[in-house]
Amino acid sequence: MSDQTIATDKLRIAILGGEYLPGERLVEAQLCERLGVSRFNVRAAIQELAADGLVKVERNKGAHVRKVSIDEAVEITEVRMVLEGLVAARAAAKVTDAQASELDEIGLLMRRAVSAGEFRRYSDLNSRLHSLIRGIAGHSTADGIIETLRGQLVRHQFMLSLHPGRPAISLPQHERIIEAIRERDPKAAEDAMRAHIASVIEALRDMDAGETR
Amino acid sequence: MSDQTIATDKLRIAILGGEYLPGERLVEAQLCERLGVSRFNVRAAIQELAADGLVKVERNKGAHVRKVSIDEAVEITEVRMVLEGLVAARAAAKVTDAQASELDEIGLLMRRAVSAGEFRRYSDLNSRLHSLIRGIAGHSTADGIIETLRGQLVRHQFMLSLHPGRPAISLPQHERIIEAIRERDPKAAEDAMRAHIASVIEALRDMDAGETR
DNA sequence: TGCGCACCGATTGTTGACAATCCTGGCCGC
DNA sequence: GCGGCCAGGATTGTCAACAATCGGTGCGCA
Repeated sequence: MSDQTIATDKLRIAILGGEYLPGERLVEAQLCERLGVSRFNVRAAIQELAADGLVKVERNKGAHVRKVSIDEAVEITEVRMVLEGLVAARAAAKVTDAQASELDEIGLLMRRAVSAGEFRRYSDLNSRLHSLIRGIAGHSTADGIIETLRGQLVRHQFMLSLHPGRPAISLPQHERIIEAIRERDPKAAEDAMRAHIASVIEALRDMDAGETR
Repeated sequence: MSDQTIATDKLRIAILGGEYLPGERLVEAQLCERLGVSRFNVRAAIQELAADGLVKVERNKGAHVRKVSIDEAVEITEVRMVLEGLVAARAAAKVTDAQASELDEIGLLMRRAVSAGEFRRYSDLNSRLHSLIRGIAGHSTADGIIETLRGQLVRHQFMLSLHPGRPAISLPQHERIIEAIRERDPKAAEDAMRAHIASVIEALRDMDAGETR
């Protein structure tokens, strides 16, 4: 594995992990030490993450961790809404029996996690569910874009997942998605997924209103 | 304007213009001459276009013009379908009176172009219409992705636009989109846009069946 | 005191040379 | 004759030094 890959992965993880805050400047020389690679590789890593929308580079001014406003977060989530809707519809059209029971399994675990009040676990299951649906759909174009967008939202998503009361709202939505896919009803699956993510958007907006008050 | 920007733009135009065919290898040294810039800038340009999905780089093997299969073209267009649907809905929610008449104007010109058999002109108007709708919506996230995807499809889109009989099919679809936006009906606008692009997907598939026969 | 300007350290941009890797074509042994 | 193997050239990957640019700081002048 090349230094470049190492540097890119390390830097991506550091940013996603919150070790660099949004807006924070990324000085190449510092990153060389931090990542243990040459400046050449640091620059390559920055370029790659810029393509992913995680950092923003300004000519002659270096790179910053990209700061996504609430408005942008909403836009990004809107895009995710329609894309995951597409993916859900396609998953409903292609799902196998084995995959269907896998979905059910996750649904069951989610119910348990909510009633046990295990937020963190529920959040993990949430990721697993969405990821499994994307796997079933096998839509690599949509998949790639969704993954990129998810990266840009980690911070907001994270705050949202800790919001008390969210699981109670999203659990039935998830159940409806699972049901629609299991019944191989693409339209219902798309609608359910969009309704779910629309409610995420609402929560994002509310959260913002709460913070800026 | 920096050499890097110049190189990227020139190379992008050359690829989109078909001067480099899909699958063709891009040798850095050759591009230096062709573009009149240093290898450093050539590499930067290649990186940027790789992020746009126009070229694909393989480590130690250089860059090729990305070849998009019919299946990928369909996937990409599916994504465009839901994204442009989102954008159309938002445009319907935000359109001003002035913009509404601009839409109407394009609709009129389209009808004229079709009845006069001016395919090329119709194709241009098509771009203008979609572009205007995106402008009205002002959804920069969706906009950027759509633009990127369009780039990956130029070849297929181009072949499609020359397909005889396409304008007759797509004109009423465009009219319905315009009408829905003018009536400020987001859902109708989204549906109309999706129906339109769904028909493009069908045409793509047919075209493929025709070619590979 | 307040404003503008020139300098300087810090940081990024660029270059040319060199190292690593891959692909081709010809040679050797079987 | 054929398969594998080993140069050698072509191409890409990497580096360290150098150039250009930015931002701040302190000086001079009104």
